[in-house]
Amino acid sequence: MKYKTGEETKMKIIDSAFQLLADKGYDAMSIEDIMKGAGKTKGSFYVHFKTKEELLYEVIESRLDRDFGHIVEEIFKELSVDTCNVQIVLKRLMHLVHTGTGGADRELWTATYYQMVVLSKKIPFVREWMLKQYHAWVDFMSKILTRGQDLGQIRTDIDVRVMVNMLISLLEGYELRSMVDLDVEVYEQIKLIELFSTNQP
Amino acid sequence: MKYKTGEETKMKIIDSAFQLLADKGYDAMSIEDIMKGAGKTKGSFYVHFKTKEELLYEVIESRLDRDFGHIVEEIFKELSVDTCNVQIVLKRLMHLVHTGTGGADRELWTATYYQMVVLSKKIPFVREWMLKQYHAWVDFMSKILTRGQDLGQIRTDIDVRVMVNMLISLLEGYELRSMVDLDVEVYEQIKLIELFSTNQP
Amino acid sequence: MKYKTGEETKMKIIDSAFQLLADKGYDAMSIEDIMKGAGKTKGSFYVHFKTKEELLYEVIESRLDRDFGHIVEEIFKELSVDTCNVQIVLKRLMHLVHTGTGGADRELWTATYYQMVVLSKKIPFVREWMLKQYHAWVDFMSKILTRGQDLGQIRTDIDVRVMVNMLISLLEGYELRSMVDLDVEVYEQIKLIELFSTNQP
Amino acid sequence: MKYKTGEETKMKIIDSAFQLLADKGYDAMSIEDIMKGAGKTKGSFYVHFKTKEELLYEVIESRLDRDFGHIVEEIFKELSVDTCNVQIVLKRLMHLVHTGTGGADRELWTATYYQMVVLSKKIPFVREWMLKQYHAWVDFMSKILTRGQDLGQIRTDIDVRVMVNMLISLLEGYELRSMVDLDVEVYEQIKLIELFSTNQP
DNA sequence: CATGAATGAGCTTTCATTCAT
DNA sequence: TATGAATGAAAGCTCATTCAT
Repeated sequence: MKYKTGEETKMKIIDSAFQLLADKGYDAMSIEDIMKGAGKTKGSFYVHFKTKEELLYEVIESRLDRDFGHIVEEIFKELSVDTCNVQIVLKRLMHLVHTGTGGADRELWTATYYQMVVLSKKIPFVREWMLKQYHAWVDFMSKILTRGQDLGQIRTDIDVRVMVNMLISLLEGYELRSMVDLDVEVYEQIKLIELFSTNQP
Repeated sequence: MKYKTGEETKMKIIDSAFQLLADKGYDAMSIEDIMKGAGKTKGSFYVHFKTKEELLYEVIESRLDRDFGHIVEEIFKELSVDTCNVQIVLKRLMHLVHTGTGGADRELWTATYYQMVVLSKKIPFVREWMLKQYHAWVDFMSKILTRGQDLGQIRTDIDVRVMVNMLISLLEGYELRSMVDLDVEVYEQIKLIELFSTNQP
Repeated sequence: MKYKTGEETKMKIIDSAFQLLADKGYDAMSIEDIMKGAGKTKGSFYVHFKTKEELLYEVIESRLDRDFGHIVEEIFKELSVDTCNVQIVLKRLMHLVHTGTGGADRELWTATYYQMVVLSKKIPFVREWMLKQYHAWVDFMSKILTRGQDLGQIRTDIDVRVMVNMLISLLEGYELRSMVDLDVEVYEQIKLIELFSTNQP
Repeated sequence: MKYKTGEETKMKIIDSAFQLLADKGYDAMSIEDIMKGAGKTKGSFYVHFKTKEELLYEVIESRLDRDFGHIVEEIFKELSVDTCNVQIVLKRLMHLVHTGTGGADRELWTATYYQMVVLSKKIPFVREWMLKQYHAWVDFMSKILTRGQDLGQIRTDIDVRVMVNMLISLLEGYELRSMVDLDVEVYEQIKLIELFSTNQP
């Protein structure tokens, strides 16, 4: 079939762009590359997107946002149980981040993420999205830690905001490093969770 | 003056490139941009460098390597004193990283650093430099923490390697975040140092 | 009309390149020149060819190879007639070479040919094409002379291979010289054919 | 010694240029290449020559002209002997052309020669030199053949001018071919000399 | 005489984007 | 919707030439 529904092709383009964004970066991926990956030709790109930047915007919206949403949802479900162990929930969260939700493309996700950090200097809406994202993470993890304190499982002598920032930075720091150094052991971070817990081993 | 010594112009080019690398990234900075920043014309770039990549190499060598060397030197001096307080030394280290040595261009340094992470996927020698750099940091900090354990100031119930990795990742995570979110409070990380110390407040 | 079929434009580019190759040589003809000759802008060159070398390849394929094919075909037709006079066939062959088939662009053909000799030192496939071409000529002319011997019209006391090489070299030598000296009388070569014949005048 | 006499350096430059001209052609050889071959740096080229074309001019004058002069001189000496055998003199001439005088750089000579044919379309004085050279060859060989006719050793039923042109073209044709096809047997040409002789074997 | 820094024009090539079909 | 020819700007790089030292 030569003529597909717009949505179907659009999705293929976004998939292809996501892949290439991670692999080569925004500047280095050409429209032609993207469309080759989508099984269509260069010209028809502009049927679906006005510009290359608009595509980036939609990649962010439909791929990156979605993944975060899934994680939040899943974790909150676990957290709502009365007998939950916050330490275990946090470990599970880390696991989710490191493996991705669908599981398929975690490596892509990480690479893309750092491409975005770099892009945030050049493209304003990327920066805005990143900020929004950070704040969402801070909110999200604050809720988890506060719930932990309420349950008496998390220390109260350190400010929640500080603990949250530390956890997020540690998470990102390990991710960043794993991009370069494949031998790094990301699960070491669990130690920090333990240090924040009241019942230390 | 139209004619300067090679070394002088070369330095100007490296300065200009360092600035632009941080601002726009490797792909987005053009030779013409760089030379405009250096006050010379495009053609004369190739009097000093064979290719754009060679320039990148020299930027890394002369700018990034040097800064790390300075920090190491300074910290080791403090550490060799018999009555040194490792917790304070570590805090001072963090301060140095966050402000830079010359102090002038810390912000550039951080931005450049993340450009390099992204570049490491594309340019092999960048990846190699990053790895070398990571290992140098791990070695360096391991020595500090081990000295701290010897002096009875650092916990011995957590593996030194794990503590080191956590500290480095935290450092990088905060740096990364500060690129996007200027409000982030990098000195919060000190808390982790305290958690690693024996005499907790 | 701004938009033509690919094949049409491609042919125009090849024509223009063929002309310029003869006039200025491979290095001296720029893509911009070529496209100006084809009535298009520089950028669209790469819609039709991947590189400048690929264009050269196609010029050779579509222009030079074809002309030789035409000559061979025509001569063999004449040769198959039982009452053919090989001496006359050879003279006709020389005429064809010197005037070209289409007749239009013999001068271009010769000039291009010598450009190719020079290029053969730099571009491997050109050298390979030249060698192939030489061998094809030797084969072709060997057949003619052998037929002449069979018909008792060509001397048998000189090796066919030697006669062939002499004829080809003479042909090329005259062509070469006519590039510089327009007064040279190429038809003098007929004398050699007579010297190879049994019925000398 | 950093400072040499002008002539010495000039000669080195001409030598280097001659080599490169044969190897890569006029356009493809850069001033920097030439001067590297001469053991000096780019800038000092212009102490000795006003432009690249002037260098070409001097290469022609001092290298190509000279070699021809040597051959003429040597052959005339042999020819002046009363008992000379013109057929043998001609064979010796061919040998000289194919091996060069100094013997060292015949291959360079041939390659350069064809570079010149190509250049003659672009640079007027090259064309003029080539024409002058052709005429000198025609004159030179006419004298040889006429002497042969006087001695009763060369046929008189073919016009001297025609025989001369054929010999020269054959010579050039074989040279040209030997540039591409190293297996070609240049001494086959001797056959033509025999065909021009009265005492055929 | 020699050096090498500097220049500017020109090269091949890439690419986001437009548009007739 | 899809195609691919066309565009023009910009990229990295080369090179003949100039000139202060």
